Amino acid sequence: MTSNKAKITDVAARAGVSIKTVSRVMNHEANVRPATRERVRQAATALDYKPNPAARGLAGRRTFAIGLLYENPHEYSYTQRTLEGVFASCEQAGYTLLLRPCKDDSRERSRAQAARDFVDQTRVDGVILPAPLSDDAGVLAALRASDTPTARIAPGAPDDSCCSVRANDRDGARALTAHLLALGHRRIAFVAGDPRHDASAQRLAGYRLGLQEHGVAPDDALVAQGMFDYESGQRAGRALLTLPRRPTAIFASNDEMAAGVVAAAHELALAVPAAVSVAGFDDSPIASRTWPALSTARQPVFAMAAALTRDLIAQLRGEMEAVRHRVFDCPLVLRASSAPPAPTNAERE
Amino acid sequence: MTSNKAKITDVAARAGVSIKTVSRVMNHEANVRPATRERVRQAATALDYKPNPAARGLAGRRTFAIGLLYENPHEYSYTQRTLEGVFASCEQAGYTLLLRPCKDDSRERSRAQAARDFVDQTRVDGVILPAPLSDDAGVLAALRASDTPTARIAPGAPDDSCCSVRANDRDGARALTAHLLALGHRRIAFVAGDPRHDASAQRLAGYRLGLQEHGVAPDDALVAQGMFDYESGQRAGRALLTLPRRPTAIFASNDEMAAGVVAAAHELALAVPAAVSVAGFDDSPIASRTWPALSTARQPVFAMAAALTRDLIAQLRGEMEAVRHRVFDCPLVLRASSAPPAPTNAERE
DNA sequence: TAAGGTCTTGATAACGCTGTCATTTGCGAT
DNA sequence: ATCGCAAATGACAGCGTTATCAAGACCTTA
Repeated sequence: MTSNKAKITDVAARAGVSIKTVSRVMNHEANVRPATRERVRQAATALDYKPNPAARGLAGRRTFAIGLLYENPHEYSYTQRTLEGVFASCEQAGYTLLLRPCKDDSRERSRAQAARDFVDQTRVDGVILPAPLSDDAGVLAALRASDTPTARIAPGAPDDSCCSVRANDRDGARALTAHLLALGHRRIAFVAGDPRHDASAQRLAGYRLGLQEHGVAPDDALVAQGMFDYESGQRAGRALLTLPRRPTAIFASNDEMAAGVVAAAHELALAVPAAVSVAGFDDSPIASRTWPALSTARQPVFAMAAALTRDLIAQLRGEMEAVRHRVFDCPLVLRASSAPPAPTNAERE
Repeated sequence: MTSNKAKITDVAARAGVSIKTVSRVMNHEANVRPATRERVRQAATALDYKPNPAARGLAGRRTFAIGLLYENPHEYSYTQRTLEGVFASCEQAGYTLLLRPCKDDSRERSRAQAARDFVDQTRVDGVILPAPLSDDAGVLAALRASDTPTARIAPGAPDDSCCSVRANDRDGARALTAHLLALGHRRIAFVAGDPRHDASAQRLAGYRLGLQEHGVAPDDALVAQGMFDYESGQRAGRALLTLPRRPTAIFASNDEMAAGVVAAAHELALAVPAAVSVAGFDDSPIASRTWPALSTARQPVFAMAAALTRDLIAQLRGEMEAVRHRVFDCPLVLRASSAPPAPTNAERE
């Protein structure tokens, strides 16, 4: 479905004016009669006309682009690391990187619309979608409609329309659960993440699998719902730590929430890890900035993003025969937040 | 100094071939005799030829650009917030945003070279430089050499060549110091930031001014050097908290370092704020994720970035008569990490 | 009513590159 | 030498817009 993009001549024909007049209207130049301006506007809208930025840049000697240079900052978030990985591969292949926030905003613009606008405006050769956009049907449809090759990070259902990359969330979560079990924990709570991310389900599955493999019966009272953010982790932590039979360990399915759990423990004057062990997932910057620092599973974000971008570019170049789905392991990173449980009174006697 | 960009015809003439052959070489196409290829390469290098991306895009129907769509993440770093502010203004004005990491890397490429490559490759209309790039003489010179309008965030010495924006770091630091003094602290330590950032000097000056205004003699033993990152804050915290006469409060000049100070206090089993108060600066995400949460001064990063970008675009449009230098205030955000000092033994008796 | 503006509009030439297709060159086989 | 074929190269027409400059339309004013 190659979109038959309207061009300036089409608009001019429809409005019954010369292309120069269309150009004037599109560029908000003065000295166009209001009636003419309006006629052109309507024609442009009717044809869904978007000026071609390359032609504009060539003829007008400007790009309508602003550059933002930045230096490696001290803070290093997930998005940032993704960006660095994508950029590294782009640079190597001589590609430029365009970034675009894509959210439902207050106005009536959906994510799908934002995606459509982006490709129309920039005519990028390809697009990379991190989760949860990688599972947003509207966005995917918009990109498919414009014939834009796409690559997905952590999609729920990889298919043969796009390359993808993901972490082995299930095995990482299973290993982390096994670690807590090996320390001697038996009542291990879990804080689930944003259900829009497929990783949430995978990590929960890994947790359950880990328990099962060690013959520990799962207890749904020990599974709390979070949203991958600090506040939801803190709330879940408060709830779990005030349970009648308190868990001796809490595995939050990302570091951000785990930090919230640690804060909740502090609030309740429960020492970590003496009174309760805490584990996270991702090895994001916050994992080493809480006190105590978090045991977690490292998601190799940079490498994942870089590999996916290489695949996308290979596809753009026609060098890729079939789409590729990569899976990366998440090795454990053990820090101070996990330790053997305190002996119970019964055991002590 | 408008750079007389070489074009494909120049390279073709110098190499004694047709432009098509130059095109083939530049695009790594097959079927070019090695000798010819080499001749073209040398001509291109000699003339510092960089293909015009707009022309390429127009003729070849591709942009050599990759888009990265992302959704508002939970983590929200300084760079991220800057980006959002810049993007908001770009979007409103119909500009596209190009992002580029700019660091000295292992290879022989300086930041200045990276900046030069960026404008050559993308031909952006303007560039925004956050600190410390905004004070990098090499980068500034490279941008000036290519006649690229530039706008600077938090520059040390704003001049009439660029618009700029900065926070009132001095007054923010002074107010935060006054807050600690008002709580009753007298031995207030300070952790300075990366000397490459002008903000570091400003915040230190504000701290000194605050002390002075309250008649407290400054003590250089209470000023530690940090680099704006967590580890340096932690080191400074350890050093300051093991001083013979321990400070009752530590003002770290950004939140990242303040979080390190909190960790150091935890290590030394000193309760915050009971045994020692801690304050940061910026109101970055980590400020509300430490335990206890940090008292700090809020730097309105989004608004600053958005305003600066508006100014830059106005300048690009020729709507700005003179460059503009904006200054934003940093209101205090008081949280749990600061409290009155514990009474000394002397006072208690 | 005509002269002299000013405001609108259009014809056409760039802009710098790639795609198409024809032509030339090189080289092994005859 | 000559032929034939593949490899190498070039001529030239776009690509979709903006810039230039001239021409036409429309007012004012005397």
